[in-house]
Amino acid sequence: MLDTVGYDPEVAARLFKALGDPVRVRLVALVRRTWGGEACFCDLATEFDMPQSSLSHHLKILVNAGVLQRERRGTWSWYRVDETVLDTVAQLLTPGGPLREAAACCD
Amino acid sequence: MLDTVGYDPEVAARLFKALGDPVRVRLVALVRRTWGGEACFCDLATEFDMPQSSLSHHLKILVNAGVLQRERRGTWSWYRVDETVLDTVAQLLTPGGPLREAAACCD
DNA sequence: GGGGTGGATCGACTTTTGTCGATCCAAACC
DNA sequence: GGTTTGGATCGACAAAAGTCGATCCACCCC
Repeated sequence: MLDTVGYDPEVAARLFKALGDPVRVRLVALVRRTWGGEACFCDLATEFDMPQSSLSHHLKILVNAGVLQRERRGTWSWYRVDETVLDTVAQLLTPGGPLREAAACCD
Repeated sequence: MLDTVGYDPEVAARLFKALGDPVRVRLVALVRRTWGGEACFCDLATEFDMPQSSLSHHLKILVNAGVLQRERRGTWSWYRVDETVLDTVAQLLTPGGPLREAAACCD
């Protein structure tokens, strides 16, 4: 159940900020659409024309924000989307959610 | 109808970035919950412990991103939320939306 | 016209991001 | 053990954002 009171502007802003870069938006979309819902770094790297360190940096930001989860399996790093966190963000913006709440009083 | 193809990571990132600040998250929530769905600068200013110029700066960012609309009525500036833009952001994150699309193939 | 007031804009500064080469680490193989 | 390979981390720099006082502008009232 959505708790319309329990939202922290700081937390919400952190999530939005993590998504506030074109590269990271593409990363989330790519990971989400990969078979099994997870993608390894090596596959993602082929989609971006930027050095490996930059990509790793963006992934770290998404992981720190909780949007992505990283798992090392053997030599490779695999990423998957944390659906619950995206749900949280979506709910913030859903009509009736914290950011879309109806006026306290109305005409 | 949602066009799952017609989303531009640049545009999406711009919207997320605009919301990627605690002050701006609070601003959107405040404006949205005000009587009639609009609030004047003077009222918003009382809610934030920061100089007027800083607040005006944040509002400008939200207006430029299309999240808020500004209207001058007489001496005061009034702000209201552009619901369609928030809907756009929400749809990006809705399961099935561009960022939540199902895998191209699955098990 | 002149003075007040609400608020946008400017300018200088500080802090935070993004970019990218270089380095480091861990697992896999020889 | 040494070498290779996938990626994370570091460090330095450039670009962008946030902060805030000062200024400017538009509207209202006298």
